[in-house]
Amino acid sequence: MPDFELQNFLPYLLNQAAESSSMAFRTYYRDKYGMLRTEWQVLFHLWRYGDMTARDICDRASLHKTKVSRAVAALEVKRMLERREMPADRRNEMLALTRIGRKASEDLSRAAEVYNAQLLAMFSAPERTILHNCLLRIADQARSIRT
Amino acid sequence: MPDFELQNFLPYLLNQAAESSSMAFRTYYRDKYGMLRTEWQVLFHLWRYGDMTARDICDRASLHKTKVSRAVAALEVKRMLERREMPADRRNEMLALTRIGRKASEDLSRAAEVYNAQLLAMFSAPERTILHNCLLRIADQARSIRT
DNA sequence: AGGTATTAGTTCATTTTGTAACTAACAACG
DNA sequence: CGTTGTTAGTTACAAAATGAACTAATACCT
Repeated sequence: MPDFELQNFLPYLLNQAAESSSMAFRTYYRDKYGMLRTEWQVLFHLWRYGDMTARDICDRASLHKTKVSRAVAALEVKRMLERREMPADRRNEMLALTRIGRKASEDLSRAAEVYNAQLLAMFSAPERTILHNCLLRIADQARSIRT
Repeated sequence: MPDFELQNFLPYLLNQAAESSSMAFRTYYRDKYGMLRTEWQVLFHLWRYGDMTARDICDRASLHKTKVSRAVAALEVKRMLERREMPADRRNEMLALTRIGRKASEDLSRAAEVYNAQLLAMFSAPERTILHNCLLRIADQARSIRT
């Protein structure tokens, strides 16, 4: 009846692109470190932005606290981070990378950067700019649209 | 150490955008019809492109056969589609929407179109073109990049 | 102080997904 | 025919994601 194609439905297209582009890198951190996506994200945050609490990570990465909680637990088992009690407020714990965690972070971040460069090589400079821009806008504005 | 930001990592950004943009519409088909994403995709395919087998849907939507199998079973329970045996080759069954399925498809597709228009309203015409283009390229080329 | 509300974080039950093994029907080739 | 291979689709089991209810510590308010 209408001319509405799935290919034109932005959420669908974004999901396809997201899945497709995540795959190769996911294989990397999964096979090499047995990590899940949230774990890699938490690790990266600590490495890139320094020690912080789980709460901080929730905010910065817009991840739900249960996700972060589980990722932290998993990374602790892998001896990649440790928790430090904060006497000032014993509810929150400062998270800090161990040497092992730092090494893994460095390796993964380097790999991510290389992989990212390969992806971006598909586009011209102006395309890259616009793409980046549009995605940022979608990421933080789409939430406010109602059906 | 480096200036590599998570915001610049394309897979991350794509995931954020995909999740953010999928949310509102997902709520719609979940709350109103108790559907999962794959179910809505299957439904849409049948509605938009006519009766076909599960196999056809797998190919067209690049979905794994188990996902489609489960979605078809769920849609059958909801009385939105029915299976028709093909005497020519009794391995495959033609899937066809019921009246209920057609009504739901129409409603969902209309909602999807409206929602899509709202999303796209964030961008200028040239931005839309480039965004669409880039996403399509990522969706079908990223797979071939190795880490 | 004492009751109520918040906040950080965890746990548990359920849903969803992914993977591999399975059945059933057909094809192809000697 | 009959054995081997292939295709459509399902099922069974493990891995992962989700959400609500929970604990513990602190803040707030009168």
